[in-house]
Amino acid sequence: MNNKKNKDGLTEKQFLKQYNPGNYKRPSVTTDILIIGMNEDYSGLKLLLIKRGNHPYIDCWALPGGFIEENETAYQAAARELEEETGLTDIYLDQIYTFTKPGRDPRTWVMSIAYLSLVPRLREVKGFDDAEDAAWFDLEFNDSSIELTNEEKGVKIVYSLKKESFLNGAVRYENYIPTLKTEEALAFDHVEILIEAMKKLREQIFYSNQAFCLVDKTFTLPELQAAYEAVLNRPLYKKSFRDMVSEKLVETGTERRSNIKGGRTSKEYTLK
Amino acid sequence: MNNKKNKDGLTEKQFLKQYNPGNYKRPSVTTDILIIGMNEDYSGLKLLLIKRGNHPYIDCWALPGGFIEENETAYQAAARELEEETGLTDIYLDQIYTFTKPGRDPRTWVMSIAYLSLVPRLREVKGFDDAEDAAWFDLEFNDSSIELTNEEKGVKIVYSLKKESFLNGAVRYENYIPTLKTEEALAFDHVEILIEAMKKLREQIFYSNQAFCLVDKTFTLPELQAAYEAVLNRPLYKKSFRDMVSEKLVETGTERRSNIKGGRTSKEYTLK
DNA sequence: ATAATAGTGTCTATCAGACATTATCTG
DNA sequence: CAGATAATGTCTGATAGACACTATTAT
Repeated sequence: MNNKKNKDGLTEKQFLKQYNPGNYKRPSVTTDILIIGMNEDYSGLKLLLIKRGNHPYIDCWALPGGFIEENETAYQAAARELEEETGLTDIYLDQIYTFTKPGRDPRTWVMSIAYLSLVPRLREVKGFDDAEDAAWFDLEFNDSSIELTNEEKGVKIVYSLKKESFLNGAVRYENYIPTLKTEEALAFDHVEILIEAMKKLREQIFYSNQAFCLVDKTFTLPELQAAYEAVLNRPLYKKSFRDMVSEKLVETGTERRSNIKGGRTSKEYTLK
Repeated sequence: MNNKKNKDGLTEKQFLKQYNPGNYKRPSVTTDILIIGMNEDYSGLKLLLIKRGNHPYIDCWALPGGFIEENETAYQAAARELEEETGLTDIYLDQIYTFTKPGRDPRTWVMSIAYLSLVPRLREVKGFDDAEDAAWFDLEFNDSSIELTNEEKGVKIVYSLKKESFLNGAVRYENYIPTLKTEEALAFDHVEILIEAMKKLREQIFYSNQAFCLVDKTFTLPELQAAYEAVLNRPLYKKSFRDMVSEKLVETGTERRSNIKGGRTSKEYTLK
């Protein structure tokens, strides 16, 4: 606190007392959270979606999320949401991007701060207040399409993608433009959030330890490699991969199977 | 639009008509923008700051910024701000991070979406509504301190930095904790925004063309290398640097001096 | 034994780091 | 010419890509 006076002759204390915050129109701000994990046999990624129980986008599948409260950070709101959905705490959770396009929510002016969470293994999803349902969807993301599938519920959501590049100053961006191909769709602009998160994840995976968040605390190298490959959606050479991660690993001493079928057992590791 | 009815028997149209958005408390949302450019002799970076003319943080230097309006995106708000300050349009402008800590603004609940802009060369800064003053500051950012200096105005703002690492799931982050060392300080949490932006810029500079935003449309290789070195705050080997950028360049055919002092003239290039 | 998977060896091309040398300009 | 800067040459060590080979397990 200082005692300088402003043009109206008010100190900071006086100014704050008379300050009227009600002059500007304010947006609602929510967090939307992408909860991503490996599927049962480590052959691909899964995304947690909830089914909306009310307008707008009633009966559509959507990213879990909720309003940020006045006494919490966006991170805390996202962590709360994550725990409500999965029961998990102490999990990788990172801010991706903030979406602000006017009209993205037909109800009112709503901005959304998107978070990405990478969870180790699948868990049962809990019930949820506003949601009719919650379920893991198989996530296939490649250069030409996004496919979200839940066979149990008979739901398939497909967007075709078109790459488009545009300039930001001297920097050229590659962007994916989605076009809906199925009856079912994701609510709001949640496809765009998904695209942005997957782009960022792919850029960072080699320079971070994000892939380690997708496997258990102790893991085998075939499992870890599967996590990298699922994120990148392309195969990696075994030897190069192992050379790359080798200095991040510590052997646990035990061995176990990575695979249900035949073959040798794998050494177990933990992250150094 | 679909005609499904919700639990209360309302269609989407009816629901939206009766929807009352006023139940939640809403934050104000602003954009704060880091405008960064090279200094006169390409020996370092400069940051554009404005001097606050009112409480809170009266007479403190701060990042330019302003409230987002209902009919615009955060990007548009930042671009508007950038043009008001510098007169520049069609400039590199990218969302960095959204700051939401409760209490970061003593007036009321305010979130800030931070943007980074990289501008080619220094320009005169224009006047500004709420600001008493606006000026370019020399920016020195290294592992142990941040220094912002404007010799003309006799202003020096210094923070010492302490590296701290913390875990986010399996991912370890390196964070800088700032401690103020001078009378003068940056307003609000603007040091933290600056730190976040510089961290991101340094991570991305090698995998993007951001450095090209800091030089003119036609540039020499000594100038471009100086831009990389100013961002990274360390020297690069000339040959390796030139090999790295060579495939991004086109010669213009002309030559000119890069330096005020003696020495050979440099070839001019543009970005491919 | 055979199929399947885990793990290692080795060659190559690329590239950043490091340093040396040549080229061109000013005074 | 000397001093300064621009541009290029070359060696080295690290590493990703590519492929081949050995090791271990289930049936």
